[in-house]
Amino acid sequence: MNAPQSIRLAVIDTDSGFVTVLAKRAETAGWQLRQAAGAVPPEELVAMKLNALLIDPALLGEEGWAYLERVCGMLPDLGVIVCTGRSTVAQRVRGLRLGVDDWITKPCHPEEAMARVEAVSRRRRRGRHEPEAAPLLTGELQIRPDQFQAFVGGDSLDLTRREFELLHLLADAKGQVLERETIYQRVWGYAMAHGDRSVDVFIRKLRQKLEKRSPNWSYIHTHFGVGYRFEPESVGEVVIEVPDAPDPSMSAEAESRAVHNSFTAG
Amino acid sequence: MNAPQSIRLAVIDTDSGFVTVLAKRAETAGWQLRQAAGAVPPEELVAMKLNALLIDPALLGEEGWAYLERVCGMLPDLGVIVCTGRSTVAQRVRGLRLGVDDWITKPCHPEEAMARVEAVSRRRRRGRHEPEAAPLLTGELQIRPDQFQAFVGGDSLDLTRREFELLHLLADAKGQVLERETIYQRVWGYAMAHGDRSVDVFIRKLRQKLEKRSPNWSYIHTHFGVGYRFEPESVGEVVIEVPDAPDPSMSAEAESRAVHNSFTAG
DNA sequence: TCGAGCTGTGAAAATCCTGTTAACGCAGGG
DNA sequence: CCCTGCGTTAACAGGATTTTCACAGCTCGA
Repeated sequence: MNAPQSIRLAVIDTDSGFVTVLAKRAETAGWQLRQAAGAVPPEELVAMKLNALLIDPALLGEEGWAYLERVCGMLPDLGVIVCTGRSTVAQRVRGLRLGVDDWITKPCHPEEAMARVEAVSRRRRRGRHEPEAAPLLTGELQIRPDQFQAFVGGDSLDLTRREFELLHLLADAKGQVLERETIYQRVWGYAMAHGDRSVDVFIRKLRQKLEKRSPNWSYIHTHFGVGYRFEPESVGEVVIEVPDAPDPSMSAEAESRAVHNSFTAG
Repeated sequence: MNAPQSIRLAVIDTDSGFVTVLAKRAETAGWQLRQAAGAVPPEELVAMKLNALLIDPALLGEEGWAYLERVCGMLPDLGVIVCTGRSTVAQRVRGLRLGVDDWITKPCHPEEAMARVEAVSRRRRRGRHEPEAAPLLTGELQIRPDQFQAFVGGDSLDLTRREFELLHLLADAKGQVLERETIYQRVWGYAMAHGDRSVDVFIRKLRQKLEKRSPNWSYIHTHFGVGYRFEPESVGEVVIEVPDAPDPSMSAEAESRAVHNSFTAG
């Protein structure tokens, strides 16, 4: 039923017998498997673009809990399955509450471990958008997921990949205010570190490129203290009457900035 | 960390001992619980708007597998946890592959069952779009969590984030008096320092903005020595008869202020 | 009726947030 | 090895928002 698409799994364990058998079966099933014998920095896990992580925290000693917490906190979309020896109910509950998705007790049949990894991955994938390649038209924009690019009247905006994904995300949620954390989580794939300004910087780059190809339109609106909202708005008509003497109290920059801060007009 | 929002769970089991204990704990945790002792038509499960289903398929006999398959197929967004007696690896794998999210073996500690239900719900909720985008209508107000903003007839109240959250909190507890400490704790996220007047100040700002867009309505009522209560009340009709000589003892300001202090009328 | 204790207000002071720039580090291509 | 494009960070300035204060108006029990 659910296409058992190739799963990208990382295994952190030193039980060579278990791991070897698992690796063999995983290969047969066409999974992408990565192995490690100790704590892997969350950043590296991010780079692996995993579906799930199977881990025996016992080999991390006291660090185990902290590591699990860190991983689950930074990668909320990663399925985490703990597979370890004897444990108490309290330990299992603690792990599950901490963010772990499933907790299996060794000795454990590899087939069951794989089935649980599948279940967790499936659950995670559920509700996720299919790779929709349908072009999205909004305002003067044409957003084409199949090309990772946006156009205005045939001209490309020359967006980089991140810029495109950010624009796509915002446009897909048209009209809804998205918080920075949400944006970061969905575009970057992991939790935003406190104080990270990447989203703001990319918003600016986007606005710049959008304005270059589509002046007279305002697309991304700031909601102070919250995040951003996508909504194409034509601003061409708002021509302020200044026949001879332009008001020197408002520079062109200030004016364009004022347009962005439309949250008050939300 | 993760707001342990109320979970809606259905339990299909005849093990009265287990179910009773679970029901007690679920109630303590503030969960919505539904119970059944036999197969419930998937349509009814849909109507219950559940987060998860905890089921012992043993009591369905041979029908068990078919039932699980039907439920998992029809409600791909429902978390399904099987909790049953002894089982073989093959059975568990079959269940998990079929769509079940977790499989626990009895006897099982209720706390662990709950933790697993939480884990499944959490994972399921993730990647899903904000379910709390439901606008709240009250009085002339329309409160939209998805926009972090409130409107009256299409016009934004221009609330800042804090103002919005305060209003949202109050409106959600419609009719109930909330103490300052409670309000502060829920909106600010930490305990209120002694002598802090922030809540009062924000209440004033809110009343100001509410009155600006929705005169003739009174929303926030003061309860002296306690806190505030939200309750939309139309006050347009309260036109005091003063044909010729308006009573000079009561200024317009004093009058509008008096409306706020309705605790005596509570 | 009076006074201590609360609450409403308005404004100044302190913080926080976002827009913008520019420097840095990395990785791929020439 | 140098160049170029891209993403990440740090730093600053201008505003917007939140806190803090001081005072005036209200309540309620003595």
